[in-house]
Parts: sequence; structure tokens; C-alpha cells
Amino acid sequence: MDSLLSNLKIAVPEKIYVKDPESSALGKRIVEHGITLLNEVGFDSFTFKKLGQLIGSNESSIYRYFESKHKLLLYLSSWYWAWVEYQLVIETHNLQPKDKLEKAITILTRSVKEDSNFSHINEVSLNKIIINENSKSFLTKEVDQENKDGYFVIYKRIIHRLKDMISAVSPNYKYPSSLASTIIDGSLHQHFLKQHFVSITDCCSNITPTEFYKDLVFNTLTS
Amino acid sequence: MDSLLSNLKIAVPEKIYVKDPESSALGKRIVEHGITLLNEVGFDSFTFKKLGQLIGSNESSIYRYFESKHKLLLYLSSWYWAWVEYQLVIETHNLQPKDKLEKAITILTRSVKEDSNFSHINEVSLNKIIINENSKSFLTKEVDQENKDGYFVIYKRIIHRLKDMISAVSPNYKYPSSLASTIIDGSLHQHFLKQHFVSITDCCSNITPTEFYKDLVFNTLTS
DNA sequence: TTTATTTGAAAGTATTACTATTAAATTTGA
DNA sequence: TCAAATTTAATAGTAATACTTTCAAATAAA
Repeated sequence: MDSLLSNLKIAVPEKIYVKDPESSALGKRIVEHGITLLNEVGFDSFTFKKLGQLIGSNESSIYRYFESKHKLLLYLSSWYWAWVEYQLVIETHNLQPKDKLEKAITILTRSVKEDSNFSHINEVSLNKIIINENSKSFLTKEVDQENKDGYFVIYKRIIHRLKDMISAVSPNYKYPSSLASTIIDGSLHQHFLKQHFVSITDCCSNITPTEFYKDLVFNTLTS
Repeated sequence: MDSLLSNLKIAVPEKIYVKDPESSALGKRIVEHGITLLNEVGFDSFTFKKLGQLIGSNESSIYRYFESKHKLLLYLSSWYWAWVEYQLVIETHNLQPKDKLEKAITILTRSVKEDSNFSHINEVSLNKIIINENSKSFLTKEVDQENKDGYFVIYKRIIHRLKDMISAVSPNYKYPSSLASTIIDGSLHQHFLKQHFVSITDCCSNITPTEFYKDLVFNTLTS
């Protein structure tokens, strides 16, 4: 899969950035070390000034790529979901409905364990950022406008794909979209709980969110 | 229920505030209008300066009640869950396991439609804040310390209660805690999607998150 | 090699997130 | 009810944030 990906560029909605970070070495450094710094200090304490110091570059140069740290988060979120969508499409291709759905749940709920090395982006770190910060990308007063501007298309498209797979298995199930969005958002939440609130999840070293969601979905659809 | 509540004070973990806002008129105004302002401008744009202007009081006076807007959010979140827990306990009392669980799901996933009027706190507005901002209260770098300090006890206790009800209905079900946390967090998410991302939820004017979660839970537990 | 583009450095602005000081107002309680 | 204690308002101040602007130097492209 890595070799396939090495020829591909993950496409992120254009309006998210001022200047495409993929178009220059500095842009790539901003994204690469933006991920590092976001992981280290979290979104709230993250500043472009700190990032500038980390990459030995000037704050004002970073602003030429991203309007704000919120836009950088949107960029990383879109990139992440595009990368996951790619895996979803490739790895479920040619499977029969039930296997396809099972595989999709695995892909969408597993934690990322190794960096694919096909780009300057570390997917393991990015996955951690998504678990901790993803919901901050849409829990804002500007959601509706940003949704109109297409900032969440990839995320929504993934949920649609999963919904279609659910409906292919159970055409009469009444809540395929809600189930799909519950799996994707809920799985991030279970990963978070596993790390910080062990008493309110069953997920631990030997039970994965994947196992929980597979059980939930197939019990629901086959009853 | 209102009359019962009128004699009760919702108890919030003490360390959350510097001075108990229930102990003075100013404190109550801070909480009451803090809710108003949070709803209007959202957590990100909310400042104590703006709140001071709104209540005709000084910024520095507000700091004598809450260390930061983050602590105010924690306070409101604890208050909200304590209020929900109260309803959960009262309204499910004396019911048989299956009815009890069904009622609990209703209480935990419904949207709040009218202000109970038993206090200066508007629960309809507070419910909206919880939908939009609750996850920001724990998605921080300080979660583990704040968890140790007991800031999330009420939230966790509600999830335990729901877990126990699930286990009472299905003692052999393997993921009662994860299911419980999925219902509570997931329902807030479905309410959010219903308002901003209609294409990825089935919840709308005639399908409620309650309906979706009841179907999900009972199909899962009885199969 | 001239021109255009990109980056770095520095400085500036408005706002935020506080803290400290002091005086006035209010509450308490002897 | 009067003095003491507490609370609040007003003001000022600090350090950091989230930017924008300007301009010169470096680099790339024509």
C-alpha cells in the first residue's frame, strides 16, 4: 500500500490554506513540525510563534500558508480523513457486503501504529491529534459557513461510504447515517477514554474499540 | 419535579471554583449571564471582560469566583450532569430493569425543551452549551490532573449508573461501559449533527436521538 | 541576468488573560 | 447601631497572543 501511496497526493480542499503547504519545502516543514508541536503542547497552547521557533522560521512566514491555527487543524483533519478514505476504498474493494462492512469498521476504528513513510506526515502522531483535537475543528460558531465552504467534505464523504455499506448489509435498517457517524466519532471518543478515563470504557489492552463496534453493529443489524 | 428541586441545591465539586457562585447575588449573576454569553458567542470568543460588561460588573470581580473561563465551563458541565443525574435517579426509581433502562436512555438523550425555573440557571440554554462545548472541557492537556482533582466525578457517575442498568438487563453483555459512554457522548454529537450536518445523521424533526439509541441498545442487548 | 517570488527580521496593534492596589459599598455581629 | 470585616468596583499594569505591515535579503524563474 505504501508504494501505491507514494505516487499519490492527498487532496485537501483548497480554501483551507492561503498557500498550498505541499508547494514548498517551508510549507512541508510547517505541516510536519506543526504535527509534532500540536502533539506536544495541545491545540490550546499551540502558537505560530512557537512553531516558528521550532522550525527556525518566522511567525509571519507561517501566516503566508495558514490564516490561523484553526485553519491548520482543518487542514490536518482533512488530510487525515482523506488518508483514511484512501485506505477504506482500497482495502474494502471487491469484498462482499458483510466482509466489506466488517473491514470498514476495522479501518475506521483502529489506532494507527506505524508511520507509512510515504510523506513528511507522521500518521501515528496525526492520529493522536485527531483523537484529542478533531471535534474542536467543528465545534465552533463558524461551522455552518465553513461547512458551506467545503471544509468538511472528506469527513462527510467517509461517513456516507460507511452508511452505504451498512445499508448494503441491512437495507431495512432505519438509522444507517446515525450509526455511521456514531462509529466514527464514537471510536475516537473510546480511544480517548481508554487513555484518560478507564473507568467509563471497556476498551483496554485486550479489548479494542474495533471489537466493541463490530459487536455493536452486527448485533444491531442482524436482529 | 420542580417543587422537589426547589429545595435542593445542585452540588458541584468544590475545587472547581475559587468562591462558590451560589453564595452571593453576584456569583449567581455570573453563572446566569455566563450561560447567556456562552450561548451567544461560543466558548472561544467568550471573555470575562465581555461578561463583566454584560452584568455591569468588573472583570476582576469575576476572577474572584472562577480562575478562568475553562473553570467556568467545568462548573457548568458539572452542574448540568448533576441536574441530569437527579432526573435519572428520580424518574427511573422503582422501575423494572428493562423499563428502567429505556427511561434512562430517554432522559440522557432527549433535548431540554423547557426551563425548570427552580433556579437562576436556564437549562435549555445550558443544554445547548453542553452540546456545543462539553467535549472542550476534557479535551485538554490537563485532563489527567483535573480528573484526579475530581472535576469529572459526576459525569463519570452518570455513565456508571447507565452501565449498571445495561448490565441489569443483559448480565452477559461484554461492553456495558463503552455502550454507556457511547450513548451519552454520542447523543450530544447527534444533536449537534442534526443542527449543522444533516447529511450524516438520520436525526431530524421526526426522528430523535432517543429513538436511534433505544433501537441500538435493545437490538444489541436482545440478540 | 533581470525580474519575480519567497522568506526573514523587526516593529506595531489590538485583544486576551490575567494580577495588584485601593477606595467605596455592603454585610455582619457584638 | 456602630465598628469591623468582607465584598465589590475602578483603575492600572503585565506578559502573551494573534495577528498585520513593511522592507530587505535570498532564491528561483524567465
